[in-house]
Amino acid sequence: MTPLDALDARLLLVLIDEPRATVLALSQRLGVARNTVQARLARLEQRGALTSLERCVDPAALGYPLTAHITAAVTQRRLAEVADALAEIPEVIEVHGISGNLDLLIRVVARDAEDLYRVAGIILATPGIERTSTALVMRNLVTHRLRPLLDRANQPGQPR
Amino acid sequence: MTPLDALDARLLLVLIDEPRATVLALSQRLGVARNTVQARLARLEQRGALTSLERCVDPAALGYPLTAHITAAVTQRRLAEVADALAEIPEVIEVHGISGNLDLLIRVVARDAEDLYRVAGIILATPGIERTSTALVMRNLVTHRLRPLLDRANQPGQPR
DNA sequence: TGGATCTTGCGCACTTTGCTCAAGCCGTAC
DNA sequence: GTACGGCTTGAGCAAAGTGCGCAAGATCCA
Repeated sequence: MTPLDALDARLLLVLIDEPRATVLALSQRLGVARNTVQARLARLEQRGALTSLERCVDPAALGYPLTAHITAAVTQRRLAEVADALAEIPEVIEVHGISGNLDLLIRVVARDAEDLYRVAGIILATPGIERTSTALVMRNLVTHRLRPLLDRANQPGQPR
Repeated sequence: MTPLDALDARLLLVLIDEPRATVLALSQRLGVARNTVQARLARLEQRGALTSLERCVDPAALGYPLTAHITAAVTQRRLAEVADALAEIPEVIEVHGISGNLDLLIRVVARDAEDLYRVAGIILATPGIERTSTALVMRNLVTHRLRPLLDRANQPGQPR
């Protein structure tokens, strides 16, 4: 799979700025033909550069203003089982298997402190989960962003 | 701010399923008038339920297939300064201030192991950062999802 | 009973889309 | 040199969708 080129990166940047922009508007903004933008968009989509819109939904708007990261150790051989169990919990929005011995990083959201406590309890009670450690997100210092990387993909110089 | 109602949730669900769907198609899918969908969409956007498209871009497609979570302790009173410094690093895509004494959770992406090592080095060298601990994401057990919560927002019963 | 809010169906001008086609550009391989 | 594939471009056209306004119900609440 060919990596993104500069035009792809520019396209994404403009798209991020104006998500509602029409293909026509994008092409004018980028200074390329409409057909080109259409082809690029199709290619981006087909190669999966744009994942589900699900990521854009703000949990806070759904009534879940609290986010927490729970790290957990799981007993050997039960990883798949645990992963399935976690997937059943709606408040669990992301689970990563991380380096370290069978460790999980679980991201959860909650309605309030009490709700979080409840969810954490469910997770800890899950068979196969050993210990957990909960870290509540107090503040967003840098909100999820990829713009700097996209900007860099535009620049001709410094490949690193 | 009024929370999302069932129709909003259904709208989001359909939208997630077919991001490219036109307003007309959405209205038919939901069984409501086109004007209603248009109004709802405008309201959702205006209330910020849909955040930047930036979150949908897959770092892997940009050439950064590796993700890692770095937890760091910062020295007192230098939190703002550290946050600014981290924001300058393109590979840093998210920073959370978490509970625990001045702890940060930093999410970074990298081109490869060596690149990650470099980035981790930069972060550790940042003035104000005390200790760091890097956890490489080996596997995605549950990819970011909000569907279960949206589904629940549809259901009449069980408020919890 | 009255008002605020939301939904609905309708209409219309205008824009955008989806698709096709031929032509041009460019780097690579032969 | 020359042929090839891949990408871009401009043009065109029918069909579809958008943006917007408006008046007529629905609810809901006080």
